Amino acid sequence: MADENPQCTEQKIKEAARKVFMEKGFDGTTTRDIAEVAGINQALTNYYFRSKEKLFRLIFEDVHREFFQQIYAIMAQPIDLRDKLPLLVEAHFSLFAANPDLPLFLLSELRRHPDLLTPPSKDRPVFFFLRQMQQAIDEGQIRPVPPLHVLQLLMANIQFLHLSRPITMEIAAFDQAAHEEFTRRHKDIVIDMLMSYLFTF
Amino acid sequence: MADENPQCTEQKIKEAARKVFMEKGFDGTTTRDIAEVAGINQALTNYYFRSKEKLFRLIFEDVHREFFQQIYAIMAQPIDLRDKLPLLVEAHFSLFAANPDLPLFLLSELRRHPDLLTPPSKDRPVFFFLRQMQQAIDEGQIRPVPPLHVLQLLMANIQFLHLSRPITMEIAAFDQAAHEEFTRRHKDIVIDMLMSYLFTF
DNA sequence: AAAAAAATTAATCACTTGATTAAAACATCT
DNA sequence: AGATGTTTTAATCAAGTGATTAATTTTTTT
Repeated sequence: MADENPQCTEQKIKEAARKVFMEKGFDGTTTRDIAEVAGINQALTNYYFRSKEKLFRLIFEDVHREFFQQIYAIMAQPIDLRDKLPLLVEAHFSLFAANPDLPLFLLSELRRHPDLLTPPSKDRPVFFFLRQMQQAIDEGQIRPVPPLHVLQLLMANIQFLHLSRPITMEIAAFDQAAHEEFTRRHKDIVIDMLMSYLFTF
Repeated sequence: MADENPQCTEQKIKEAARKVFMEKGFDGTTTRDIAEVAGINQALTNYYFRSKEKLFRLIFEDVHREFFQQIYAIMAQPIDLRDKLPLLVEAHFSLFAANPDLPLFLLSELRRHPDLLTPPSKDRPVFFFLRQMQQAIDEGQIRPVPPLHVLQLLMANIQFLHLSRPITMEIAAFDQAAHEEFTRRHKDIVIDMLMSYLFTF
């Protein structure tokens, strides 16, 4: 039961590092924490990854890619906005259901280390998506809200639910299951609100 | 120019601590950082506040109170929802304009140290606000969206703009001023969307 | 099986951390 | 001025940090 996945050491370290980094952040994590979770000697983190920072950057890029790749895949699809927007919301929610601390991890580490951002954010799918919205506006299909603001509305309503989970659970006295139910219900409300606002005017 | 505010040492430390903690978080901050910003000897942080953790809790409670007090004051007012909701959004936006990293600071530190939450969150104004919304639903004044979900929508659209500022600035190639303009514009859109969705159905 | 290479370990290094201490500087009071 | 208490400082401590090393074990190659 200890090592259910008899993978190679390098992979064990990466998985442990991902877990610990996402939980405690870069500053709150020690290489000894990671070694303990991975069940290996502390020196091995340096043996395989040179330094704590190199390991962190690797993990961060993985997580970052994993996050944006799914979203970008949908953004880039040549389908109608009326279908695409709900798809985007659904995709985010299922992604976050599997990785609840992903948003807070990305946002706080990006703030601490802004240089982590540059390479992946130059990707084009966002801009394709923004252009598609501008076109829909020009054609009178959706309400004339500048695309960047629509993107902001989208992301806010998708991500904040997970960011504020600790507070919501406290205020509403939710347990894990109750919050998951709350999340499912909220997803439909978000879709309903966004679609109503954009397509009915 | 060095010490423009010739206040007492204790206050200088508190202000420096607040600045550094909000910027780097608890784990990323050293007492020497704080001492340097405050322009005092490192030993004084312990002389006045016993320990780094005690100082942090003090700062956190200050910030936390400052945040909720303004919001709660509005939530508790006996005015119509049609006026209250825009008021809440406006208040948040002006609060965050003055303290841009407040939301991320609160959310990330709360996640790392969940015990920071308990005392202040038991406050009643939220529940008063939630009851008021339930009543408005019963009277058919607003769309029947469970109040807790409305609260979530409200907070999401208010706070996320600030949480995602680094990413937005990068994607949109905004400078400081451009993002402030974006923020002002977004505030109106958020009010418009929420009011449309809740009051038109 | 022997030799060579790779992986793993325990021990340790240099440094930073929060915290403490003892002495010095400063202020207050008689 | 002199005594007393408070504030500030430099020096230091023990613990924890990322990283390195040299020895050991394991694996691979010959």
